[in-house]
Amino acid sequence: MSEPRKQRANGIESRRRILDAAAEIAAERGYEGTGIAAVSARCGLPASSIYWHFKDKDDLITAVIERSFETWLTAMELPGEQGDSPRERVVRMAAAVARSLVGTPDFLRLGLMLALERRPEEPRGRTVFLQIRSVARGKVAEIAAALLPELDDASIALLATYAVAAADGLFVAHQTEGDEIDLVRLFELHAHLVFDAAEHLAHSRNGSP
Amino acid sequence: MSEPRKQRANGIESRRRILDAAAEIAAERGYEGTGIAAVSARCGLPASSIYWHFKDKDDLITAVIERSFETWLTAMELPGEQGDSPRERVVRMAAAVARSLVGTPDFLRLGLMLALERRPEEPRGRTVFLQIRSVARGKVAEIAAALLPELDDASIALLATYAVAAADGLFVAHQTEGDEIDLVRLFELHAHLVFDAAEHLAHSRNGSP
DNA sequence: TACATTCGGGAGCGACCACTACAGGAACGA
DNA sequence: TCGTTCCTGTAGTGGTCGCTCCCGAATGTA
Repeated sequence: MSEPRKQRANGIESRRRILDAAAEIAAERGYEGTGIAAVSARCGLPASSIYWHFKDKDDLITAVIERSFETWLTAMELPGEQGDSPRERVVRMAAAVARSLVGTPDFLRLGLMLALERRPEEPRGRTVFLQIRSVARGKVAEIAAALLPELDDASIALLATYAVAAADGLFVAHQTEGDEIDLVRLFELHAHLVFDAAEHLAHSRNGSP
Repeated sequence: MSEPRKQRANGIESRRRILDAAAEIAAERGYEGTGIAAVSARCGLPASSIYWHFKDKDDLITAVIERSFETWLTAMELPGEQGDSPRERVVRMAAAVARSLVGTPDFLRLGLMLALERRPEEPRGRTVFLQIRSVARGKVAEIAAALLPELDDASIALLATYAVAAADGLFVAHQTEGDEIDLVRLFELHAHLVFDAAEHLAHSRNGSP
């Protein structure tokens, strides 16, 4: 009663191994391409163990998305708010995000693959990713509003949408084209461009670019 | 002998119907999600007809990619080179590309889905898409070099990479988020930002942003 | 000891997968 | 009237899919 349900050591370890294997395969092949047999072979556990830990394939993929997101979040260390200019702060944040994406790309990789698919019965992992993504866009909008307080809401929303969408595109290019693309440099350039646009929008009063 | 091999009317028509059905399904579900049975059901022709027209599934998907690209190219009408300023010309080109992508998104949709996947034996359609894409980036670089002749090659390459990658991201956002995202407006904003960056790079001599 | 819970292991379920063998109808040229 | 080519329709093939059943060993609790 008083004990907080002592965990079986092998249990959580096995769950981690399953998630590791599934994350690798799913980030390579997408939803349909992730076979239970392949996950089982890579993690060394039989299919029945996978189905003991997870209700079905959809549940497994959803867990992969959620854990990949947490892994990515903890790996990403946003810079402290030293007394730089707002522009330098934004650029350093962009660089930090880029570095974390290079190191732990699984979350965004799998998420974008799921996001692009449109099957009749949508996987739960897709909706989870889209929710996380919209939260992230809200954060970007908050930062933009804090740094450029004279911007109206419509401009903020437009800038935030552009900022995260274009960042996704840069990430996709880095994933497909290979490592000769310097993602950190592209993200820094991206941050500069968005900041320029924000200043431009802030100085001219109407919303058109 | 003299006759150029008279085509059977039903043949090319069936091939078109198969490609139409496969394009719809592939743009929704990706490579693995595109089942021959599903294509057969949607186009009303038996699987054996599909395999008469196409060697295997990989051949079918490749044909879908190639035809979708041609369809998109013909649907995209680039504006004439009236006496506008270079900036206005670039913005109008971006808007035209955005409009064509809204109308015929299948090519880029399926292409990006294939591009994100990394299976051991890579589908031919993926390499075809990546080739087309690199050609497109070369075209963008040409235009940039023509409009801003004082830019060095490294800056041109960086700008072209950023321009097409970010455009892909905007397209993905439009596809996932739905039609409440104004892709044409985002592309116009994108064109302005890239043009600003190009002018900035052209005026300062060193390559750092 | 007695019993319940937690997992790993193997075997196998029906459904679906990409793909094929084969027969035959329709349109040609001879 | 043949034979040939083009294409469709039927009826499968072996293999893989997601998923389940059942057993047993290990680890609890009483």
